[in-house]
Amino acid sequence: MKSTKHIAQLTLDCVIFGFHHKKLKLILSKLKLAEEIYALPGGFILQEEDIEDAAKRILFERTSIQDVYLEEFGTFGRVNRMSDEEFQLFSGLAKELYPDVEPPVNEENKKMRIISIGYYALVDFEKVIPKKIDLDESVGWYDINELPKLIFDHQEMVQKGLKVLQENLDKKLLFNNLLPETFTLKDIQELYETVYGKAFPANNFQKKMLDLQILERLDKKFTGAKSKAPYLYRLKSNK
Amino acid sequence: MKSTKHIAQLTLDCVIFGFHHKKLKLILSKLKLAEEIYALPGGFILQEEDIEDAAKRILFERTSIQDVYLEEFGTFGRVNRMSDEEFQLFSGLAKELYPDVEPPVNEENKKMRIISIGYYALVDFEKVIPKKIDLDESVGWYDINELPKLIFDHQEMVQKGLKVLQENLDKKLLFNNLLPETFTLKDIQELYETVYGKAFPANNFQKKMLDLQILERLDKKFTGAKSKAPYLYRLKSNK
DNA sequence: GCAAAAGTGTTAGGCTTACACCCATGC
DNA sequence: GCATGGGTGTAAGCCTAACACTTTTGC
Repeated sequence: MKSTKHIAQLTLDCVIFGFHHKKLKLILSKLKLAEEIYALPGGFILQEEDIEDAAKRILFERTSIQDVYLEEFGTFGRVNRMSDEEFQLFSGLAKELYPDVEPPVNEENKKMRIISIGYYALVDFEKVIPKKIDLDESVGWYDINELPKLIFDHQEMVQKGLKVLQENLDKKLLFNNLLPETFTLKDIQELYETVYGKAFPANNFQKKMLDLQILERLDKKFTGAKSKAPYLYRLKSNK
Repeated sequence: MKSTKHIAQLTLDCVIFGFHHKKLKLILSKLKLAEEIYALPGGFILQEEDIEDAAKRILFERTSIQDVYLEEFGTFGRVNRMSDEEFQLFSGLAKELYPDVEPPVNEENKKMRIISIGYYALVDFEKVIPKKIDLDESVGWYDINELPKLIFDHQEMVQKGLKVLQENLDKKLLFNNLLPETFTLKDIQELYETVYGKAFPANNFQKKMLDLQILERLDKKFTGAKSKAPYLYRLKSNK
């Protein structure tokens, strides 16, 4: 077989999470297609790059940022994850972008078989301005609870990604990845309440966070609100 | 691209766990190669089969059993997961078994790039007699703490599989998958002690298990030991 | 001073851990 | 009866949950 630039039947899609105004957001690309259909930022993997590097590259293409929390959450490889219609729509676009890639087409149903590896990324919403690539008509942030129509099984991927985020946010203490450099305890609390979909009593939540000994107290944050100013915190560096 | 029977650059490897005599075991295949080298049961994925079905098939090939607990634990796709030497050794064997598969070979280092999806399976050690396929010189159970030399990054896959098992055994209550139909509380305890590598006080462990309300008490197990006979249990069916 | 929100302190309850004890079994 | 391991009961301690209260801020 001749050596191709990309791996023919393997793609990688990123669920890029951001947190803004008490809402969980993710980056979607509106594809350059006749129909209005959206997709997770993704792409084929290069023959010469590690999977993890492919995730970093794909993330960088759409966000221009690096050094981000990234984690794999599963592979998605159902034979019928791509409908006939979607194949028709998508294959033209894929050929344009990846002329070297010619995934085998099933003789019976004329469908491509592509397996996708799912990664999720946690980014600081404020720092990221979604960026278009050739594939995209537009790219932007979307509320996870108000997603437009997604291609293939990307809806499933979002659900699985969210599930894994829920499992890991507290266990691995990932909150700082979704917040700015400095934040209040209330910010963390609201992030938790959004991700877990329930309220946390403020006093106990604060105690729990402070008892972890991973936060460094900084100056107070004066917002002009007619109430006590909360302290700002950042993650202790010696970790 | 012509349609091939298997996906060219994607394999699936299974870490098949069994529990026997207080030891955690897994099935390895001794490959038909000049060098003595072992591998996880695995293989290429068919174009026409779902990933999950591929895992079931590969598991069935080596164990002749079905309806087994199976779960994905990650993808393994470093560019250099296959050494030059391993490529030389393995490619002949692969060509024989999978004549349709011709993974692209890198022009510089002449290496194949293959990504593997890792699944782990939990089986009843007593019910499984490992079975050879063409690829194997032999297949058998090996103590996870005394593994022979494994090919590629299979050692890493075993470690990751074990890590995920440790995370899930208690959380998802998977113990029954590694034990016979009926078992004593002591059996569960010993399984936990093996997987987690530490002792659990018997009385508290029993209480915890019984409080879960998922076990059905059966008759006592008379072994001839000169001590009180323990009760046998099985998982409640209404679950 | 007052309302709003931040932050602290104290107590209650539940779950896990530790210790003590009783029970069945075979010799 | 006695040693052995199974099984049960009870108390201590820790972590979380719930409630009360104080502090700071802008008007």
